[in-house]
Amino acid sequence: MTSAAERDGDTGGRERDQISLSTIRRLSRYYRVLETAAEEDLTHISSNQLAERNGVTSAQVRKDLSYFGTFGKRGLGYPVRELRDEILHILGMDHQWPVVLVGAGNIGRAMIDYVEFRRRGFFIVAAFDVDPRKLGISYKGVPVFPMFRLPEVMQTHEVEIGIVAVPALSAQRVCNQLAESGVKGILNFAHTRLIVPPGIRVRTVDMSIEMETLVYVVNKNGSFPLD
Amino acid sequence: MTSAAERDGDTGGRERDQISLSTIRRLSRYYRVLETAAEEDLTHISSNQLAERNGVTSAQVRKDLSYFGTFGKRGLGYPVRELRDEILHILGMDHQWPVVLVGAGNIGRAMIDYVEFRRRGFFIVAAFDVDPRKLGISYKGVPVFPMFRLPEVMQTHEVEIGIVAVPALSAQRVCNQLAESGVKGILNFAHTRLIVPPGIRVRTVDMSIEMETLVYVVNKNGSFPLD
DNA sequence: AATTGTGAACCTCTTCACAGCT
DNA sequence: AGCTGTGAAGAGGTTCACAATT
Repeated sequence: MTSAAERDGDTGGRERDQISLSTIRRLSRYYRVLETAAEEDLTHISSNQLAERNGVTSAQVRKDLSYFGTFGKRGLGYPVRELRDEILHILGMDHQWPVVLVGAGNIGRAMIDYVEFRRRGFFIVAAFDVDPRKLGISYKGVPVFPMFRLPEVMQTHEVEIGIVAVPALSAQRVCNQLAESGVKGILNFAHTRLIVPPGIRVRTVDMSIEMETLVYVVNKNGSFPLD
Repeated sequence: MTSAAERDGDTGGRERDQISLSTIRRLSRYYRVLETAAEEDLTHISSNQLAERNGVTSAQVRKDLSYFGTFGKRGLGYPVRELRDEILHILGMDHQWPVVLVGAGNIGRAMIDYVEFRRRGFFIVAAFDVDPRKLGISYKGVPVFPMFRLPEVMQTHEVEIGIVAVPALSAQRVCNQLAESGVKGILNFAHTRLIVPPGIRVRTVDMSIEMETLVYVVNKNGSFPLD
């Protein structure tokens, strides 16, 4: 367990004590703009352009990037392709990530269909479900297995990431099974807070909460930024 | 247009200048705990209990609630049912919200299937799609209409909230159509930043970003809280 | 004795502003 | 002249700690 004491060195960059979640999320968005810019054969891009297309300030862009190194040229801006690849590396998206999906319902299938996902280097090696009617058949090339095969499949494909797309009541059980099979990160769509052993990271996407915050701002004219 | 100048009065509470997005999201979570507590016939609950079940501090809970009024009794805690209803009111969830859904693909159908959604007072009055094969038939009681009927249906049902569950390339167009039909808030599942006229609020749920942040923390042992 | 409500301290993230390169 | 990189200032959100209340 290489604990969080890898401050400097590694990427050759001056990685800061603690990068914020917001910075990482923005990096992910900068990447998209850079992807487009690269397709348009733009060679350089300024923090300003990057900022405008993301609804943030240019200082924010420069600060975010500065946590990881110095990629720009003063007077010129940032080299598009280079920065794009750099961000890819920072995010850890410079290689493929095998993923298991638990729950072959609508959300599960939506994840399988999600082209952007595959394009980003995630590939779902298998789905798992308890519903016998879903087993055996494969959806868009993704086989659907019974739960008991989870540990085996995860080991074989060296899977570290799992998606939980089951009803709230089964979510914790599934989460435990993933944990036992050595998962490191879970994307949780269930309407529940998952309890996990230390070392495993969970990101919950809860559509009710998103809708409720939306309703709040619509209703009360709340004026904070939602994105 | 009742602008954001309704600081005090209204709920009889001392509504603060600006409530943060985080506070609203937490409120939404407190509500869930209170719902459960009410089912268990608990009459009072302390900020501590509320905090523990949400992974926050008790001071945070008290501060969050204090923005909207004083609901607790010192030495006793908060009255469960009363606080539950109060939060429901604050969030604007004390009545039903008709919603239109654009895109009857997997994510769209997942939203229709999402029981928690209906239970919270959102009901999808209709779905819209461009695929002729999907039109006419209804999914779980939700009719699927062609796009041109959007304005009419939104007017009839006085819909203020729309869900965008179409591919990235169509998202902005759909968003414009929603805007023209008088939408106030949009929940966007497309992998794009939507540009909207002022006054319309957009909440984007981008699964790629969620996965990428997850990968970052898994990969780099990032240690910030993900939830 | 227990627990709230809240000003003040603290911490974290964002923006400013400008020196330093190209 | 243009634009980055960054220390310092500013804003915003969280936690502390304690008086007030039941």
